[in-house]
Amino acid sequence: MPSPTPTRARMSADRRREQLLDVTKEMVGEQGFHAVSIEGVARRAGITRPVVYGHFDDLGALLEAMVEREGTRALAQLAEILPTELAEGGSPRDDLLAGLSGYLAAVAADPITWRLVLMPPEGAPPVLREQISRGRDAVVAALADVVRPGLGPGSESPDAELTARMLSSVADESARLMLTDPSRYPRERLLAHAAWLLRQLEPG
Amino acid sequence: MPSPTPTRARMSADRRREQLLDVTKEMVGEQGFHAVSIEGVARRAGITRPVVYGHFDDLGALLEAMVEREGTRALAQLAEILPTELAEGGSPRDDLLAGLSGYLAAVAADPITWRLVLMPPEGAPPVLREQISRGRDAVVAALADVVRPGLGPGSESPDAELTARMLSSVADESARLMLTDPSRYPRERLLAHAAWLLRQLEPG
DNA sequence: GCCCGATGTTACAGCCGTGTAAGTTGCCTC
DNA sequence: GAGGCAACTTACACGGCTGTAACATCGGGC
Repeated sequence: MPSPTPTRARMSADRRREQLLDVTKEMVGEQGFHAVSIEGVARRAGITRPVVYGHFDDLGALLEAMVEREGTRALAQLAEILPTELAEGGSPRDDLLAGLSGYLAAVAADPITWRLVLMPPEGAPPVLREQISRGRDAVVAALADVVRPGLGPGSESPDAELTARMLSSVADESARLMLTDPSRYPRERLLAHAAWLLRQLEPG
Repeated sequence: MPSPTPTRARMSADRRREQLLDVTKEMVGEQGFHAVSIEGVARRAGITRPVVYGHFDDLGALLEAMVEREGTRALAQLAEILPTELAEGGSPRDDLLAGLSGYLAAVAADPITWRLVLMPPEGAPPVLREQISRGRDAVVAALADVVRPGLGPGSESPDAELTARMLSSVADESARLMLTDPSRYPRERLLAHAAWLLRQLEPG
C-alpha cells in the first residue's frame, strides 16, 4: 500500500479524492469508524475541511465511498479465488484447500480491508454489511456447489447450504486467527489443519 | 428482562445504578456503543447528567461497568453449559451436541448480551474483548479436552487446539445465524446439521 | 504573460456532548 | 416534626465537529 502522501502540494481532484479515501481507510483501520470525522480526515490529509466537503457531501458519504472502493477491491480479489474452487480439475478437497490458501493470501496482502470484512465494525455504513453479505453469499453459493455432490460417495450433505456456510465460517475463523495472531497461527498451520479436517469429511 | 423502569420517582443508589446499566445496555443493543453518551443515557433514564456522574466517572467507566456486568452473566451461563460437555456420560459426540444445544438456548434467551459477544462491536471498551477472549479460551480448552482423544479410533486431531477453535467457530456461526435470521435458521435445523457434521468426523 | 477556473483557506454560527459547582427537594430517622 | 443526608436539578464554561460563505492563490492554456 503506497503511503497516503501527506503532501502539502496542490492535487488534482482525482488524486485528492483517492488520498482522502486512503486517509479515511487508515483511520478506520486504526481507530474504527466512530473515530473518523471530516475534521480529522482533513487534518490528517494536511488540508482544511471545505476541501473534503468539495468531494463528499458529508461524513456518511465519505465512509460509504471508502467502503464502496474497498468492497469492490475485495470482491475482485474473491473473484480471482473462487473460480479455483470450481475448477473441474482436482478433487473437491484440493479445490477447497486451494481456495482457502488463496483466501488467506489475499487477507494477508490487504489486512485493513479484510479486517473490515471479517470483523465488521458497528458504526460502519450499511453499505458495508450489504457488500459483505453479498460477497459471503457468493462464496457460500460456490462452496455449496462443491459440497452438494458430497466429498465422496456416502458423504453427501443433507443441507448443502449450511455445510457451505460452516466451511465459509471455518475459513473466516482461520483468516481471523491469522490476522490477530500470525506468529501463533501461521498459514501453514491453518492449512495443514484444514487439510486434515477435509480428509476427515471424506468417507472411509 | 424487566423493562428499565423509566420512573420519575427517586431511586436508591443501587436501583439507579442498575437502571442506568439497563438503559446503557438497551442503547448499545439498539444503536451500538458509539451512539451512547452520558447525556443520552441520562435523558433516557429521565434524569439529568450529574446523576449519572454520581455513579460513573465518565462514559468509559459506564460502558465498562455494563460490559462487566453482562460479561459476568454470560460467563455464568457458559459455566452452566460447559460442564455438560465434559460429562463422562455419553459419547463425545452427544456431549458436543448437548453443549451446542445449551449454547443456542442461552443465546436465544439473552440476545442483546450474546450479540455483543458474537459480533463484538468496535467502540466497545477493551474490557469486552478481554472478557470475550477469556470466555472463548475457556470454551476452546474444554472443547480441546473433548476432542483430543479423538471422536473415535483413528480420528485423533493432529492439532486439538485448532480443531477446538474450529468447533467453537462453528458453534458461534450457528448462533450468529440464529440471531440474525431465526426463521430461516431455526435451532432444529442447526442442530440437525451439527449432528450430521459430527457424525462425519467419526471414523467409519 | 496574464487570466480564469480549480484548489484551497479563513472565518463564522450553531449544535451537542462534557464535566463541575452551587443550590433544591424529598425522604428517613430520632 | 425538624434536622440532615442522599438524590436530584439548574446553570455555566468549555471543546470538538458540522456546514457554509467569502476570500486568496496556484497553475495551465491561449
